[in-house]
Amino acid sequence: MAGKKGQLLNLSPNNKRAIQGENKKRLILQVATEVFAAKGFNEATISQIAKKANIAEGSIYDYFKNKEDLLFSIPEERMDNFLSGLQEHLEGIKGPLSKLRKLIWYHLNFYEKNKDYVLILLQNIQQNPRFNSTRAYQLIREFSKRVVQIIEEGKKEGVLRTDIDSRLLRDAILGAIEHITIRGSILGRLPTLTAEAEALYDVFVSGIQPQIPGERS
Amino acid sequence: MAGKKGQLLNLSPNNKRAIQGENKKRLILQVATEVFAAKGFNEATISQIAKKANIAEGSIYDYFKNKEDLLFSIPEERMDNFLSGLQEHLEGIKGPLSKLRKLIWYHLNFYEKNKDYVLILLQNIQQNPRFNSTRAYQLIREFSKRVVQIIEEGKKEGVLRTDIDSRLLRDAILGAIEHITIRGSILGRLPTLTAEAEALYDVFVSGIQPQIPGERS
Amino acid sequence: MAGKKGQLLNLSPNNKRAIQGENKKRLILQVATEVFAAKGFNEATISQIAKKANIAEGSIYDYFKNKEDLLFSIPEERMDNFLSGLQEHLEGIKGPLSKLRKLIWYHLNFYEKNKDYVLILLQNIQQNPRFNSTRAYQLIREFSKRVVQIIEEGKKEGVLRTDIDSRLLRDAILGAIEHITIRGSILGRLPTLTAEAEALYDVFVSGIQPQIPGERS
Amino acid sequence: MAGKKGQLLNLSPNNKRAIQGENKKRLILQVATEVFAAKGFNEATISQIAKKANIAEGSIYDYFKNKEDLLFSIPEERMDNFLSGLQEHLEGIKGPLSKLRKLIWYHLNFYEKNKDYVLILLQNIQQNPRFNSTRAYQLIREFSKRVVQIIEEGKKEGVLRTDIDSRLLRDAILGAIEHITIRGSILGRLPTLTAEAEALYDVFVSGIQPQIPGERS
DNA sequence: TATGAATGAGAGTTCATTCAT
DNA sequence: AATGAATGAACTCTCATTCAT
Repeated sequence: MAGKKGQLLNLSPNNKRAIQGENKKRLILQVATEVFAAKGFNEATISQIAKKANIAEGSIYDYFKNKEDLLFSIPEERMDNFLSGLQEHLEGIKGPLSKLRKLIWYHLNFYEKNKDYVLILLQNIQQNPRFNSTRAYQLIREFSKRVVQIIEEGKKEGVLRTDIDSRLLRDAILGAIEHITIRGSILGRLPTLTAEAEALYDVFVSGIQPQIPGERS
Repeated sequence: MAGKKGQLLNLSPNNKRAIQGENKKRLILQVATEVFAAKGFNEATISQIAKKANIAEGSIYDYFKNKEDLLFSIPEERMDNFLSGLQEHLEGIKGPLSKLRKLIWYHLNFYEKNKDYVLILLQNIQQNPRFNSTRAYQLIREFSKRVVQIIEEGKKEGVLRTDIDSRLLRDAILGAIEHITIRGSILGRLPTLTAEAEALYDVFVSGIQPQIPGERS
Repeated sequence: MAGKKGQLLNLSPNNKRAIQGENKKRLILQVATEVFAAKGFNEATISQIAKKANIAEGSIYDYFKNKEDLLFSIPEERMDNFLSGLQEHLEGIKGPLSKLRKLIWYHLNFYEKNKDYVLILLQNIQQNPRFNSTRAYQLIREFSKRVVQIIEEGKKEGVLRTDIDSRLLRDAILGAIEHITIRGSILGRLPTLTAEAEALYDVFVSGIQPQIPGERS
Repeated sequence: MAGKKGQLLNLSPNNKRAIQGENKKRLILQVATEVFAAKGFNEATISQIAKKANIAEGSIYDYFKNKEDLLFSIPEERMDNFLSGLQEHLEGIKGPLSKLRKLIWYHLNFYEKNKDYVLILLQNIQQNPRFNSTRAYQLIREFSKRVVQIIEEGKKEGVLRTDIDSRLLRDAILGAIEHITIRGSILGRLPTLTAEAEALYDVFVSGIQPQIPGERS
């Protein structure tokens, strides 16, 4: 979880054969994520990834069908984590607004901790039409639906305006989050991405007009 | 081999060439925009563009240094148009909120009319680090500053909350716009992109909570 | 026709641009034939062919879709020549037996003059299942039918036994020719391939038993 | 991971291994023959063979030096069988013509029963120049000489024409046989390969001209 | 200016072979 | 003897770019 690079822990003398199976696959995915994020999918080469992972080029093809499969495999696990993490965080929270607040915070927080991944997802993966036949894509759609769901709960319970199209609102929220993240990632300034969560939530909930004193809690 | 096409119409020679020069450049840019949008920068080839523009591959290099230069030249004129058009539309409008409303409408409207361009801008250009040394990039930053400016006018005039970070707000608004546009473009459903402008403005201005009756105009 | 290698005759100074279009395609086919014959299709590389033809590897792909297309293009012209040549040689010949004699001679003669091509045809092309969808394959089948035709003419005219299956006979004759050619090519001893034509014809026509004196013409 | 297959049956350990060695080699050869025949030598992969034989890729290299050695090992045993079988069948047969008849029948019969092998022999092995340094190649030459021998016996005994070159005749006969076999194998129609033996023998012995009634036995 | 044939570096990918276990 | 993950050389093919015409 916390560990940065040094995942290679207790290796036997010849470490070439020590990292195996699922671990090696993970290593490749990790390195590929870094390289793709740094150079972009097209500019990155298999040979660079292999070199950085300290393995042979051919080995990558033992775990992934081809370069694109490697790319599309990156979101697989991350999306699982993202969704199950979201589920956990929303558990026990009452009220659609509270859920929304949490969701914004969780989203920004996740992106902050997975900068490389987000960059790849937004810039290399989502725009690829073949991604749509992926399981990861389905998970993203699921998440998207979850947001709409929360919004509609809010409408039903009377804490959200019913005159706003749910999908528009969803797009606005997710778009804002993504834009903030990308700007942060590219420009290198996102020291406190998570810190912006509350502010962003506040913008959406209360609007940008000055509060009329004593009006809302 | 013998018969070319018959592009030579009855223009005085030098006039013709002078016009053709600029025209041809525009033609290339136009076709390149379509091809890049349809296939993505990397998958598109110079040869495809040349064929679609009915010119020789080599001719492209008479007008553009290389493929990337061709890509980066696309926003040049568009951004000029975008900014001057915005200027015009904002002229005579009083009040930062009205300006913001107009800006959101203008932005979505422009994107709606320039789908190909937007796709390229968001997916192929902005993520390229070398784009940052471009004049077009400067224009985008200028626009970005203009948005912040309007926001800060609003704060000064007391029609916008002062407790919201201006850049955060800007990112939220632009992010929402972009997300709505991209979703529309990729998913093919954007029949009334402009129609969403008012709704989006409303979300930001009034927030998503139900209005307390009779409170605001 | 007679010319061996030095087909590059009156070239302008920069010969790189001098061989053009159909000529270059022919050059590549010629060189490819030599290289494929010498090393076999799989062992031969595009780079070897390019080097031997004094062109860039990429140029080969301007004229042929891929390596296999290059291989399958070899029989194209040769088969046309083979068939039209056969047609010419059979013209004016009366009697199926005389035609058969000519055919055997012509076949061996052609193979003798096209050793490289034959080697490739028999060892690399015909065994490739994808060759069957080729025009050249159709030409081969046509030739095959032509042989059967002659045989059946012979039966009708009473100069050939009617109790022999025509296709069996065809296979026997063509098989004999091919085997003689291949043995000659591979073992390097085929100084007088054509010279064997009459003997082979004689074997088939008269059989291998001693002639009873004064029996046939 | 934990559970292997259950190949360990109840054999006394050392017995089992001893038998397995030679058996395994045979298994590999058998499977390799099938795979090479189906896909061709170059298109076939060691991994495919290993998978089909239910062994590890590496195990193949315990029995064969490399892929080519595996290929060249295929004719080894088959040629031994072929030759000793031929010997048996020719035993007791009097007269070169009868021997020739038998030889043609035996050859076609063997090919019919060993289609896969023949395909490989004719299409992948014989054209490989390195095959010539093989023992199997020597066996083939021996067979070839045996045919010439029979032919020359025939000449000596006066039942074969002496004016036909023995090697030419041999090539014609073997070529016919091979062509018939290959056509049959590739085109998928060889229901009665052996049945054609007598007809083929007849073609060679009596020639293709109509018999003059009552002339020969 | 315009052309488009030619270039050639460089990419992804395959697979025979090795060798630690 | 048996394994199969790992290797890495070598291949085919693409395509941005050049330049003689």
